[in-house]
Parts: sequence; structure tokens; C-alpha cells
Amino acid sequence: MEAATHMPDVIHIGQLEIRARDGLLVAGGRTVTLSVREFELLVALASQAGRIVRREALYALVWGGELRPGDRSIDVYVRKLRVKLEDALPEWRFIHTHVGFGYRLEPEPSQPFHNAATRP
Amino acid sequence: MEAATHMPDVIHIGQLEIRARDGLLVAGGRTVTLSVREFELLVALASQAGRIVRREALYALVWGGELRPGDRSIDVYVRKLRVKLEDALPEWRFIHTHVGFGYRLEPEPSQPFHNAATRP
DNA sequence: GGGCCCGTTCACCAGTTCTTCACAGCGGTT
DNA sequence: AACCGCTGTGAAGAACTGGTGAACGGGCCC
Repeated sequence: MEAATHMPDVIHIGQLEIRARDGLLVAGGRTVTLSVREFELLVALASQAGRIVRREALYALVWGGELRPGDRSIDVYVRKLRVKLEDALPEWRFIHTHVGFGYRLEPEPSQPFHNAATRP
Repeated sequence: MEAATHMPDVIHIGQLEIRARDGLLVAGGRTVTLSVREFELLVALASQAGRIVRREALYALVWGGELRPGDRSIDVYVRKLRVKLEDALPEWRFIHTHVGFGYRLEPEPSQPFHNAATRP
């Protein structure tokens, strides 16, 4: 039951503040409620922020055990996370897909260029 | 690091005034009678107000020892506390549930506003 | 003994969360 | 074009966690 290696209690990634100890995520000042799985997935990605985390690794970290072929749990939870993150910080994209490899957590502006007149 | 070790005699949280020394709670000017367990639970939550306190931590702080699977004492006492708090300050909600994690003590208006006709 | 208060446990209900499906879209191959 | 592997996405049912009312038992005090 050792919490992953030894990561800091609070991880900062862009405007995300992941309070691993509290099971709490603060995005752009606002608190975002995550379920246990969602939170663990985020932590798993965050612990290797900026780098690709393989699906097998994610599964092992969050679900424990081996990823069975055909298991879509990861995809489903990546989606749930994306929705909540986008909800909190629409201007940023955090979870990037690397087909065939896995996912990478890194803040990136949603829009390449700056639109003066955006949607309200 | 150390938390509960030593805290102020009086904790203020919203309109709550917790007099730890006297084992007394004053809510919105009125005195509220709490049993020992109820009071300790409140103090445990208050000592980390605004943050999620895990069930295991609550159990350790209030009951002492380890939380056995299936033990619902916490739930029951959270309820008792909620009832008394709501009784004293109906306009506020203090104890928030974070499924899978624990509880968080923070004053929040019961109803952001009185929406007569909203959500279909 | 008979109430009372308190803390614990039980049973059932309700709201969430997790898993699994089914189908759609995208590239890359054949 | 047709096919295939991989991921995106929405939905449905299963599995869990927490909410709640009430019963049970131990102390205490009258």
C-alpha cells in the first residue's frame, strides 16, 4: 500500500494543482471533484508528466494487475478526466494520445493562435 | 506535518465557533449541545477545514485505532452532526462528502439561490 | 427497576462510480 | 476501395459507497 514511489504531496502541472494526499484537484483556482479512479489515473499520468506513459503502465498503476486485451477502461477514464479538465480549463489541453503507445500529460493551449473574438 | 497535536482553543469556521477547550459549539450565536463523539468528529474535521479528511484519518483521530471494513460509525456520526448543524444553521451546509476519499468541512450556502424554475 | 443518554450495529434505500458493450472515426495497409 | 488495429464516445447494467431510521446494550441517575 505504499503510495507510488515517493512523490510530493502536491504536484503542479500548468494550472493544475494535484493534492495527492487530499485526493483533491485544484484547477485554475477552482476545486474539481474526481472519483477515485479518475484521481489515480491523473496521478499516474502526472507522476511522469511530459512523458508518454504506456497503457500497460497506466493499468498497472491504477487498476493493478495486467492489462487484458480488449479492456477499454483506460480509454473511458481518460475521457472522463479530459471532460472534467476541459470543463475547468477550456483553454488548455492536458492529456495527449500517442496511438499505439499511451498517453502524455502536458499543458498545451487549446488554440494555437490567439482569437480576440472568442465564443462567450 | 503534525496536525492535531495542538490547535487553538477556539476555531472559527463560517458561523461556527468551536471551543475545543470547553467542548462547546456555538453556531450563529446559539449554543449547540454535542456528545463527545460528535464533538471530536467536528474537531477532527475542523482541524483540516477546507480539505478532505480521509475516513481512515477520521477514525484514527476520533475513535482511535484502525478503521475496520464495514464499520459505519463515521457515517452515522456524520449524519448526527449534519442534523445538528442544519438545525442550527439551515442556510448552510458544512460537511461535504467526497466518495471514496472522505469528508470535507467547509461552509457553503445550502442553496446558491432560490431557483424557482430551472433544470428540466 | 425504569428512564435517559450515548455509542454501536443492522437493514434497507439511494446516489455514484465502475465496467462492459456497441458503434463511429482515423490512419495505415493490402 | 476494403480491411484492420486502435482510440473516441455514449449508454446500460452491475457493483459500491454512503444516507438514514431504528434496534440493541451499557452506564447513570432518579
